[in-house]
Amino acid sequence: MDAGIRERLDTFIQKKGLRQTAQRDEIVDIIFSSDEHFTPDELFDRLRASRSKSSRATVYRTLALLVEADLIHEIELGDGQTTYDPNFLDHPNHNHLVCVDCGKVVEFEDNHLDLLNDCVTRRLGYRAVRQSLRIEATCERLRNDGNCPDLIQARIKGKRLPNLKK
Amino acid sequence: MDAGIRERLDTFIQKKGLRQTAQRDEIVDIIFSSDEHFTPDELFDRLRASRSKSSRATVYRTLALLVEADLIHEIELGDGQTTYDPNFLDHPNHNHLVCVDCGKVVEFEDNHLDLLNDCVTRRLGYRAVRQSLRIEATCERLRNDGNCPDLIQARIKGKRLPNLKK
DNA sequence: GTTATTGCAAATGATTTGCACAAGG
DNA sequence: CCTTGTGCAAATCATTTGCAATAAC
Repeated sequence: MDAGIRERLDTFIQKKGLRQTAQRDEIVDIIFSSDEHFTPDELFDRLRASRSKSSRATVYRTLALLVEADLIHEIELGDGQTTYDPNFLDHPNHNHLVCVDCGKVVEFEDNHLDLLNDCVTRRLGYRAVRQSLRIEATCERLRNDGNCPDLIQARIKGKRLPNLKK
Repeated sequence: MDAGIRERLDTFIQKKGLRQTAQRDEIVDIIFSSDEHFTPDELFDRLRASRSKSSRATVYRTLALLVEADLIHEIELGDGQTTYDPNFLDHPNHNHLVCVDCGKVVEFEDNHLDLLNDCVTRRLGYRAVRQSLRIEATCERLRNDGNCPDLIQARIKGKRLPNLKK
């Protein structure tokens, strides 16, 4: 985990007159021990799996806090629940491609894209604050080879596939 | 309302062995009598305001049907509920800019953007099925003039402003 | 000590669903 | 008729919240 994260959080907490707690520390530890997206529920499970016993309510409250501190972002993957993305610190302008075959989420960046978005926005008389591009796509490998390693992995892991609403 | 809509729906309904009902007709009429986005609840209210008395359950079921028939799209505007967009028939590739000041939603299209998205997607080994770009932006007019007609309108109409979660 | 934080359980809000009845083809 | 569609009310699911107990600072 990037050392700067703890620091940013501490600064934010101090500025707001809030308090450092064991629960918040544990939650931040778990979140940034990986670069995976997660739902509140998945995070809650990960916490139980380790020694932490924060309640669901605390998980939700802490997530709101981390969003406000800009340490994580909410993203919409198209299923019913909010997904959180811890990778915006390292890649502030990344976008998401969701494979409709297996649900795999690919993060990508493109400067041309950012530039073009900004042009379009200005032309409309606005100034962009944030953008989120989600591309739903099919896997070429699956089309060509009739199979795709990610699909197999997804089935094994029992991942929630897109557009299936659980 | 575009005459083609009814036709498309009829074709879809026939192909699926479903039935034409008064409720479905009324719902489609109301939706396509305007190009405005709507939530299920707003649609329900519009229906009550006219002579139709479809139940909420029927509204939800019909919306799912219309999405499946590709007559409307679900879009995410950042508040807690699903918003539906009836304008994809006329503008299949349009995107949304949401003003963070007043909540106004501007639809726009850009061929360069579509082309670039497609390039990026192919480079990643996928084929795009659909994309949704949402840009959150501030109004230049508000910044420069200290005011913006849309903001005033939004306040009068009591629109749900973005990120306020109701 | 004072004030923020937590956990619990109850509340909320959007959406879905089971079922008996109504209605399309 | 036979099957799909509807309305109702209850169920579900994610998320939020009131409150009393707990823990920062």
